[in-house]
Amino acid sequence: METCDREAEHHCAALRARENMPSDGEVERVAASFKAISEPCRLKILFALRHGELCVLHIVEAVGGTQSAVSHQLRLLKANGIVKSRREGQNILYSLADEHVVAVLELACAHLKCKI
Amino acid sequence: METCDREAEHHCAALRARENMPSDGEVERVAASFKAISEPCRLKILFALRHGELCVLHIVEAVGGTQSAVSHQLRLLKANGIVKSRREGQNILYSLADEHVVAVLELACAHLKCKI
DNA sequence: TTAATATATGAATAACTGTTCATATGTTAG
DNA sequence: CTAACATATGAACAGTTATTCATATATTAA
Repeated sequence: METCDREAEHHCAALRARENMPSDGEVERVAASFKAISEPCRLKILFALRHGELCVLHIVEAVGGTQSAVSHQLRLLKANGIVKSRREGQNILYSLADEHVVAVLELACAHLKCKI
Repeated sequence: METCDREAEHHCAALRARENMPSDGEVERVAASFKAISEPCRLKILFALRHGELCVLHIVEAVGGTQSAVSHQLRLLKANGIVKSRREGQNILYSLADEHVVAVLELACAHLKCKI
């Protein structure tokens, strides 16, 4: 009977989904990473850093806003492993943490283009 | 003189960053997409849908929470083009909208694994 | 048509988050 | 050491968002 078959099939999918669900901790860490890159100001910072490392003042120039706001956002990005930083004299140079970040940014843009 | 050279180089990077910055509208749409997948509950829904389309009740089983809360989240995911849906009788079956979503999920997991 | 099931939604509250302002820390030059 | 510069941070306010509750819509069965 068709209804039963599909019901069984769907229920099986639901079971698989529940069994393969990552742990709450993993889900929360992934969510935190996405949340970190989900605010326009922070996203602009990442787009700016695509072209190489920048000090805070140059990031402020590139994305607009106050030094304080950008600095707060940079801290959040760093805490979530999205950017890394190194000191050079008085300046602290920020850059994208790894190639995953670059890839995700490009995928997001591709996704956007598709929707147009 | 080293300081001047580096300063020029950095300033050049800042200029490039500003020139290649996507428009505010684009940045906001990308940010909205990431925001859509940045809450643990919604992320769980996406992980559940990796295994195929599911009706709302099965999604509720897979991710926990109330039917109402899940339904609200599904609406948000759909409004941002992260999932799509089709009706089949009484049920509405949800699935991931496109391969970009799948790819981003996998990248996020890879990023997470690297940090351990 | 009526009852039952599946899904969606409006309103309200509670929790969260971004920005601002003032100030602190750390580095270099004099 | 002191002044100047670059960056970071704590607290508070404003805006945003997730959840809950009650209810509405839509489909199917009888």
